[in-house]
Amino acid sequence: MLAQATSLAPYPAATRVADPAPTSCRDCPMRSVSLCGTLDEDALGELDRMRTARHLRPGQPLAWEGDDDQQLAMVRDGIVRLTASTARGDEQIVGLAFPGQLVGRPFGRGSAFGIAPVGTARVCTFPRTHFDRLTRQYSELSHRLLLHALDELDQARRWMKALSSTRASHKIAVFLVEMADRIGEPGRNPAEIVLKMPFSRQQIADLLGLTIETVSRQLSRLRLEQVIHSPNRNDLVIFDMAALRHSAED
Amino acid sequence: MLAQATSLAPYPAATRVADPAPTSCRDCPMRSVSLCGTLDEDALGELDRMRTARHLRPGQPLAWEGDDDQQLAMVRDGIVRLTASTARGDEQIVGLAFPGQLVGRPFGRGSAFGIAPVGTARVCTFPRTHFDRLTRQYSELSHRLLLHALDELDQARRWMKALSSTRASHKIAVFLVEMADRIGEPGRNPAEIVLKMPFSRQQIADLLGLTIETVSRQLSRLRLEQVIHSPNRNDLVIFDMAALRHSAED
DNA sequence: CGATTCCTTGACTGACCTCAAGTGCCGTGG
DNA sequence: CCACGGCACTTGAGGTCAGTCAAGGAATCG
Repeated sequence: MLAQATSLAPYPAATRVADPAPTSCRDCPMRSVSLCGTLDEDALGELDRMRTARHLRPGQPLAWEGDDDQQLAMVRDGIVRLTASTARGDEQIVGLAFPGQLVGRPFGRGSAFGIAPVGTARVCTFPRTHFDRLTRQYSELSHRLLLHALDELDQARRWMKALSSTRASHKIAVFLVEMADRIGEPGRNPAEIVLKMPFSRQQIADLLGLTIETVSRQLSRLRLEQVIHSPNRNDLVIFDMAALRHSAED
Repeated sequence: MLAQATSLAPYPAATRVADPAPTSCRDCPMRSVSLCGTLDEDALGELDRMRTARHLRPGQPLAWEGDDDQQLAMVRDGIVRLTASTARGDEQIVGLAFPGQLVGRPFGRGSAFGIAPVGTARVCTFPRTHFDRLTRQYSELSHRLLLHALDELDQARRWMKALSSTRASHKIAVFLVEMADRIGEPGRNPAEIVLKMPFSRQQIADLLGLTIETVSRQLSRLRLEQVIHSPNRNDLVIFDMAALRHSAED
């Protein structure tokens, strides 16, 4: 089972550093973790021809909610968020896509959700209809896509469980544990976990269904309790992973 | 696009009445709305041979969280819920399956969620490994399964948006609107919508991430405001659908 | 007609939201 | 070099709303 795209295992570090800007899908570092893993030369060539590499700057959306310009995007570097906006104007993040994951809605009509990077991101986009055709043509791609969708479904349901919690401390703990598993690196003291936080406070709030103030207060509390340390906005050190995991349990 | 299994359109009324207990998949009333819609005779025959019809009584689980007895189930009548239990012992419902929908995890290891009926339900079960094999064999089935998974993903994300709301009144409104769209029938006054509520208060609470008391209070409030009427536990009449939809907007 | 289960209602507490002010960081420009 | 402004984040005070605990009512079944 290769295509555990949404498992909690960290992605290869190479996928998070400077973009080698591959000239073809064949050389893409995503290939081993993603949909295209076992595609043959023909399919890979077709994929290549319909591909557009894009560099998304912070806040620059790839698609709007209800957009008809239908594109699929393979995340190559960074994190991409799926958002649903509420009538009050604030946004709820309903999904995240990490390197190797596909965002967008194959075989759909319009995109039900907005797609934008968290920070900056690099993606390869494919016209939806072309990708759909390719999927119907190569059953292996179709199967990979199915596994990917099922994994995302599991992930979404795990998030639902976390969101349903009423306590902010629990949500924050779940979030930090997930981030540590995704993009954390061991620090000098191997018990510590260091991570570059790609999310703003507002984005964390949107993700967890909290206000920015509550997020800030919870992080301050964890800082006070020596569970985490944050020298600045972007860097976060987790001292007491066990305590976090415990809070995240329930 | 036939297999819009999770669209909000109501299902054919026939799927909700007394079970004709079909003797073969060929005669199954689900066939037109479900995965097996366009399968050929061979595939249908194979499906038939691995099929077990089951009648689930209230609370009788089809699978436990972490269960290794892997089955897939096609819902024929009633509603089936997917639950994740928290360390505190209460359950969060992370998904619902209506007639025509498949529950369980194809190509997975263990079931990550508990599966049980809401009230009573009739399902057809299939051994997972056999179903997997059939899926790999018939690309049309695989494709249908993919569409089904993508629809469920959209549904899960819409639920996440609703769950993220902090206000109980909003959650209840979203829930009632969803129920009305799913299983509601026009009443004597066509503006009214009548429905048989399959969920207990506890189940509504589990679904929305609320307590049973809050659910009860919110329904009492709506009753007081003449938005709904509930002569008893099981019957619900929605007088003011517009007000509900408005509350559900945000 | 109990007994059980499910639902409703009440009083209270506490957590999170709201509104508002304050702090630190960073780039710009004097 | 410092002054300034903008921005994101932090902190504070107060109110609201959902959770908790507890009691009472209604339906269902023997």
